[in-house]
Amino acid sequence: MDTQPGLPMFDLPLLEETPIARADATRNRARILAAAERLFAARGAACVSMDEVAEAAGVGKGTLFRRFGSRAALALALLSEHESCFQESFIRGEPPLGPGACPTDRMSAFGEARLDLLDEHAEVLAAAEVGPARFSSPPYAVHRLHLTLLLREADPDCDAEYIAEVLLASLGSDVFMYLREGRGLSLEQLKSGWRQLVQRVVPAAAVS
Amino acid sequence: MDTQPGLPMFDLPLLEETPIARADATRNRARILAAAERLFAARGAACVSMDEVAEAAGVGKGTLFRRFGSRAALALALLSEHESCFQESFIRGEPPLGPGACPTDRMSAFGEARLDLLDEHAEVLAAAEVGPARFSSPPYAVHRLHLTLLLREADPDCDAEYIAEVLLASLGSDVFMYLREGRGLSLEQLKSGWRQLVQRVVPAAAVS
DNA sequence: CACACAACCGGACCACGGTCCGTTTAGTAC
DNA sequence: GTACTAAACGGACCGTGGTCCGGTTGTGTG
Repeated sequence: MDTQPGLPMFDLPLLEETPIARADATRNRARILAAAERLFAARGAACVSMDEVAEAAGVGKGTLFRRFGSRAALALALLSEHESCFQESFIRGEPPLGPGACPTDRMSAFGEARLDLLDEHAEVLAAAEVGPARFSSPPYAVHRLHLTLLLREADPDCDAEYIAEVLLASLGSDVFMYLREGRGLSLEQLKSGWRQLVQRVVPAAAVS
Repeated sequence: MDTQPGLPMFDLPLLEETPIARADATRNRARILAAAERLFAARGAACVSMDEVAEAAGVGKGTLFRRFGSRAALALALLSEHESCFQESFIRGEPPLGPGACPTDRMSAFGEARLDLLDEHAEVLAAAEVGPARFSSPPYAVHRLHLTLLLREADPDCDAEYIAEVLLASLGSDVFMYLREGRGLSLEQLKSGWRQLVQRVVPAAAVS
């Protein structure tokens, strides 16, 4: 379902699955997601093996990996609802996150919202953003495009592509967990740091 | 030659090994390092397993892991010479990398030097900086402290701790490999992006 | 030189993520 | 209902990083 006609859009490609035909396939998919969610919530994503997920779902290991391809992809699927919601907010939502506010404010709001997401799902996100696959995930591409456009709008002279990547790197789940747990920073401190960073990277912001 | 009088002076703890007593231990350590270096250079670090390293070194797997603890630590040890040299350069070397230049220029030079290091040893660095251990390695601590001091010197009002972490995240091996191979950026483009980033993060730079 | 003990050695072993392939089954056409 | 096929199933299997522990060996002491 399209949300709004007329908007150009990057119709969030997000994570479309191949159209599943057979009934047992969809059923098993649902079982796996349910089992994974339960186990991850109960014991922490890092302490749950794929074998356990398969067994809890009453499904063979082969089935699990055929449906999701990898542990990271399973975690990504688990987060798809939250991620969709996040994307909806900064693409078509209310200001300052959505359109209407000035680019700088939107970037600040973007980071704060992402930090909230991290705060709530840090473990699952960490499982999803492991390895180089992190940079080729659909959510990453959407976030990158979003930041790039905002940066270009805020300051046409800046190297928007590069700066977008740098900013996103600082919002990665690995950095987040390290700063929270390793350095003992609070969520508020991170948000404050992010706001300051945005203010400094996009100077002045003399934008209509 | 300390960088500046009165500064506490972080005598680069770098990577000190436990004082090795027995002869066979040091001999095996050397064998392992030599074998690893050879194999990594020949086939790429990512395509060499620890079993192979052990066999090539003529040593049991247990010995390999007792000496180095993990694959990441082995990679780190392999890089220790280059890393020492790098640290020497920005702590006691010539300007603009070493003391004498203004903080902004030193930060620019720091990133460029780190990018050169990445360009030359990307694969081994990627093996060393895997997982959360990346943030607890001695080199990371030194780099962080260095950037924090420079930032504080350049602008006492900024959140130096946080910004240092963000800047370092953008110089991680994962981000580097992604930007080079995934996005096709050249080394020069990365250096240029870094310089611009530094200029923007530390505004004006009205420093004595 | 003999002794004793701590340190070291090596390879069997483990858990994990991921793959393979022979078997089963849902859907369809008659 | 029967027959057929493509798709899905599941668990044995693999390579990997990392651990364990019984046996060995270098080294300080008498």
